[in-house]
Formats: sequence, structure tokens, C-alpha cells
Amino acid sequence: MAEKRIDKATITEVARLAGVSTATAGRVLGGYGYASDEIKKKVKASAERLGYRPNLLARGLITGKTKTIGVVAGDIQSPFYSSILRGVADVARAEGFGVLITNSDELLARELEAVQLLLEKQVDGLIVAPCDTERSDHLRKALKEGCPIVQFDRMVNGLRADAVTVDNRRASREAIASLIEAGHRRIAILAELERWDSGDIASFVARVTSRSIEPANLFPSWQRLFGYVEAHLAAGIEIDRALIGRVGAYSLEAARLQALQLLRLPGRPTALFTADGLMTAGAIDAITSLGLAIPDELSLIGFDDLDWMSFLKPAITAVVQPLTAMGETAARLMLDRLSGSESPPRHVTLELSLTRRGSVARARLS
Amino acid sequence: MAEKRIDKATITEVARLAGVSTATAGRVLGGYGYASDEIKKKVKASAERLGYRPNLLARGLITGKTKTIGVVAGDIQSPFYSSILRGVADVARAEGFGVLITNSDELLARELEAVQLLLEKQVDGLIVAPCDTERSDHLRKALKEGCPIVQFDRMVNGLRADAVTVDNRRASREAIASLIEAGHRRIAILAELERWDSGDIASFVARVTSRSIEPANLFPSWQRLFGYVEAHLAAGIEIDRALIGRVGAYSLEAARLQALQLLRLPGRPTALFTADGLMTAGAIDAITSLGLAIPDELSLIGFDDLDWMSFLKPAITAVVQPLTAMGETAARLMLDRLSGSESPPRHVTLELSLTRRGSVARARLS
DNA sequence: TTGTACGCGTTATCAA
DNA sequence: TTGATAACGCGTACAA
Repeated sequence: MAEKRIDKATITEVARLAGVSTATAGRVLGGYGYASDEIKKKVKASAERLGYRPNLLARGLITGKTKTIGVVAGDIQSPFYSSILRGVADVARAEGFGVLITNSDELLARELEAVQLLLEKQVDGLIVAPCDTERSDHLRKALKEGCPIVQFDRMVNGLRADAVTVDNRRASREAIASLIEAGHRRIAILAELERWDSGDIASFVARVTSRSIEPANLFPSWQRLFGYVEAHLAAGIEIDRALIGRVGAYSLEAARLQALQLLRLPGRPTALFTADGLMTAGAIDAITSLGLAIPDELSLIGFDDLDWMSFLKPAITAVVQPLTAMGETAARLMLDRLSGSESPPRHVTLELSLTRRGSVARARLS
Repeated sequence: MAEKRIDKATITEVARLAGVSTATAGRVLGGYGYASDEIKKKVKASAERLGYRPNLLARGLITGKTKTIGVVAGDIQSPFYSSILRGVADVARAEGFGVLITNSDELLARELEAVQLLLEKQVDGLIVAPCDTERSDHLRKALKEGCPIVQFDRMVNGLRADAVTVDNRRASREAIASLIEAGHRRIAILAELERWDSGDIASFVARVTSRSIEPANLFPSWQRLFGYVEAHLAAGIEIDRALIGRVGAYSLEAARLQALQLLRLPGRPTALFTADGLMTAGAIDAITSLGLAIPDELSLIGFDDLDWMSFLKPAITAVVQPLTAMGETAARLMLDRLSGSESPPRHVTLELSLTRRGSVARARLS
């Protein structure tokens, strides 16, 4: 048996030293109920002297609240999740909450395991980027058991839980529209479209065209492709399937190869839209190795704004996501629930802005 | 009073359904003690049927172990900390541990508050990047109370706790030496040297020169400056104080300005060594805005390897830190302590490697 | 205003 | 092999 911690003062000892009951000590230390000033002073002094620190486990066991929020991220190592996490942590800290983190690596099995762990640890609520918009019984169950959930980045179909997302579709549509307005007609898109399958590209495009698809529960990169298609539709430009670069794994190397392929197409695109930061990185690598000049030979707009994009020459025009704000919003929605709000599920959509830098030029007359 | 969670099956209910005592149910569910196969089956079935999930709070209260590790990082949003955190989380998860995170923003007051919170939550151990190598009574106290500590990135002076660091001094010395070997004589260094004060530069250099300073408890960027000085000493090159760019805040803008100043010096340096990733970013920005060609007009080596460094043209030669490994090591040291190791404090120093890319050239004859 | 006594969900002890 | 019962440290009726 492992030895107990030494010196760990409990409320009982504080009470004894102060010559009062544990109830009284608890009242002054916990800040609930009455106590005379004299006793307050004595108890506080004793607590101080013993280095008393309340045991939040014991408190949680009885109150049913742990003041801890569980977060299921995809991968905290990525700038995307780590920025969001920072937002969550800041708001949580300000309210005295702890943050328990887990990584799903976008794997449903991992997410399941993570949720299980967090629930066992009795977190007050779950902030999660769901891996799968359909198979989410574990989340439904958690909800039913009274554990509030806030989703971020994407939303499970029909899950009655709060959510914060970003207006992917619109931002993408506007980015593409600005490219079209600059005279571009052959605009390629490079997107990770495998991990969360929404079917094959051709039928997806067809469904967008016939307006027979609901974008709300699509994964972000699919929503971005959605906007890409819409912009083309609005401008009456036909979509060339060959210009849609579908990357399988979430890997820089895969992105680079796919970009290479797009840029070597006969009838090379005059503009490229990358659907996330990793795609942009892969594209840049491909572009420079091909010796293409940005923006003269190729215009580029990327989704996600990474630090290096602003000091590249030329700097990259990008759709910037308010990541920290997304985390803060998620945390606030959660805290609101935890303080008893019973409103129907709220869905906050954050607006995106296009930061115009130097990577877009007018298409050359051809 | 907030309503309790619905449906939350306790071990009592499982026991009742299975027709056994809570003690027996606990034994089979918790995996300790004996139970006949028949009873095991019955209990497991009941648990399954009720969707039973153990309450780790209650377990922790009695066992004194929460299977939770607390981490105090500087800022999880930075690639540095988030990579380390990922390493910690992976190892922790594999052993069934949770990870509770906090940010100190390198502020002692924040760190104090964070440690307090984590301790109240009864974490089994603390993995921390200490803000201050001297004033760390809170850490000593935690240690004395039986909460193991693993430090990372830097070490508190005289704290008897495990630590993982990186060989900053050597890596820096070797990087500078390689520059010297390439014929460079005027090598500038750009480093953040304010946040953790080790005195003014001149006297620091003097103390390194006279070998009257112990580098172990210096902050990383000071250790890197230490290596810079040593390399010069070894090569018999006099140090020009003007080539040491001291940046105050940890900010890209400050780095950029300081880099600009260094590169506009009469007798411009032929090589630049940046002491961390942010400094490198600031330097690149300055370099490109000055129109200096890397590596022909300026050779560059940066500490820290960020993704963009490999696809810049030319790619940047960099000292890469094994960040995830650092996190993993920290977690393993911690788990080892938690499983009862009573060995004296261990200090693991991870080696660094210089990844040579295209940003270094031989100095031109002058 | 204070103290007594019980309970939160689990593990640990010990007797059966 | 099993079960009654006492902890763990704290909050909270309720009585004093």
C-alpha cells in the first residue's frame, strides 16, 4: 500500500486547532453559512498555519460538481486545436475551473475512450470536436446522463447540444468569388476530403448543384468545397473535376504531391485555393519547387492563417479563423449551461475574415 | 441545489441487481480481490446493463490516488508547449492517466495559482516548466507534501525533483562553431534575454569567459548565449557586444526590430544565430524586408524547427528540439515516481541535432 | 451562531 | 470466497 501524503491537513485538523467543529470550520473556509468574526479569524489562522488546502475530490463527491471541464481535441499539438484549447483554458481558469484534455486523433475509438475517461473523472461538462457526425451514441448517452456537451468546429447530426462553428461555406465562397472577380477562371482547390467521407467528389458536386444537400453537418473541408462549388455556380463557371485535389491523409507530404499534380495539369490553373493550413504548407512547398512565381503565375488563397504566412514574400492571402475566440465561446457556452441554463441548444457561428495580402493578382489575359 | 445526474448507476445498484454485496461487486469491477467466476459474470452483466461507470472521485478519495497528472505549461498555444504536452498526454493516456493543464504565461503569480488549483484537485504529480529558478517555495512545499514533481525545459536551483532538459549550451556552441568553421567571424545572436534575468550582457559574457558561472540553472536562452560565447572563446574570436541582440518581450515584432538593428550595423554580421523559433521568424521577416539574400549575404541558423523552415527557399538550417520526446520523458519519469520509485532526483538531458539545410554558406572573403 | 450526525461512491478490513 | 462495516474529506440538514 502506498503511503499517504504527509502533512496533508484536513478540515478536521483545522477545526481542532481552532477549537471549533468541522462544520464551523467548513463554513468559514468554504464561504457558506454564518460565523462570528472572532471565529472566522481563528479558523483562518489555523488553516493558514497548517497550510490547509481543501480536497476538491471530497467536495465534488458531495456536491456532484468537480469544477472541471473535459476537452476532447483532435490533436493538441496542431496550431488549430492548441489555440482553441488556450481559449477554453483562459475562460475556465477565470471561473476557477480546471481543464482535462484528451486527444482523439480524429479516431472514433479514441474519442469513445476519451469520453469514457472524462466521464469517470466526473467532469462537469464535455467540450468536444466530434470525429463522426453520425455515430455518436456515446455523446447522446453522456447528454442523457446530465453531462452537458458543447461541440466545436463541427456538429453531430441531430445532437441536442450547444455548438460553436465557423462559417466555412461562406468564407470559402467569398474567397473563390474574389478570385473569380480578379479574372480567374481555372481555380484549383486542394482539400483533405478523405478522413470524413461524404461520398465521391462528382456526386457531391452534383448534389450541391442541385441544391439537394444540407451543409450544416458536413465536415469543415467539405463545407469549404461546398462554397467553392457555389461560387462557381453563381458566376456561371463550369466546374472542372480535375481541378479538385482530394488529399487522403492529413499529411503535408500528401498535400505536396497532390498540389504538384494540380500544378502540372495541362491547362494549369491560374489560382489555387487551399482548404486548410496544412494544405497551404504543402502547396507552397510544391509551388516553390516548381519555381512558380506567386502571384504572377499563380494566385493563392489559403484557409487558416499561420504565422509564417505573413512574413513570406509575398505574404499569403488567407481566411483567418478566430480560434481562440472559438475556444472561449465554447467555454462560455459550457459555463452558462453549468450555471443552470436550460435553453434549447444554441449554435454560435463565428464569422471569418479574408486577410488580403500579396498572393493574389489579376489573371493574365490569355 | 442543482439536480443530480439522472441514471447515474452506482456500484450499490449494480450489486443489488446482481444480488451480491457492494464489496463483492467492487472486487470484480475494480479488479482487486477474489470472486468466483459465476459471480464475476453476474456482476459484469449487471454493470453492463446499467451502464455502470466507476466514480473515480470516490475511488480517489479513498485510495489517495486520482490517476491524474497536472501540467503547468507556459502557453499551450505555442508549438513548443503544445508538442511537449502531446508527448505527456500520449504516455499518460497509455497508462490510464488524465492530464489537467494550466498556463502560467511564464508569470510566477500564475504558476502559483495553477499549482494551487492542481494540488487541490489532488493530482498525483506535477509536471512543470518553472517560471523562476529561485523563488519556488510552492514547488518545494508540494514536494514535501508528497506530490512528486518533474520539471522540464529548465530547472529550479536546488529543487530535489526530477527534470528533463535539453543540451542547449552544447547545441548552441556547436552551431556557432560550424558557422566559424565556415569562415564567419562576425556572427550575431538574437535572443530573448529579458523575461528571466541573469544580469546584464557584458557581465554575463565576462563571467562565462572567466568560467565563473554555473549554467545548469540558467534559462534556455541564456544557456544558448553561453554556448555562443564558448564557441567564440574556443576559436579565439573576440566577442563584439554589439552583435548580441537582446530582445525584451517574447514578441515577434520585438524580434523583428532587434534583427533589423543588428543587420543595419556598420560592419554587418555575415551570419545570424537566432535563439528560438520566434526570434527566427522575426529575423526572417527583417531579412526579407531588407532584401538580403540567404545564404549568400547572410547565413542563418535558428534554434527550434518549425514546419515552415523546411519549405522556405532556401530552407533554414536549424537546431531541432525533440519536443514530443521531452514530454514523453517527463511523463515517464513521473509515472515511475508514482509507481513508487524512491531514487534520488534524476536529470535527463536530451541531445539536440543540427539539421543542415540551405541557409548557411561559407563567408565571403573580405 | 454553532455543533451533531449523516451521506456522497468507493475501497479496505476483517470476520464469517 | 463473500459480506458487513468502517473509513476517505467534505457539505448540509437539523437540532441546540
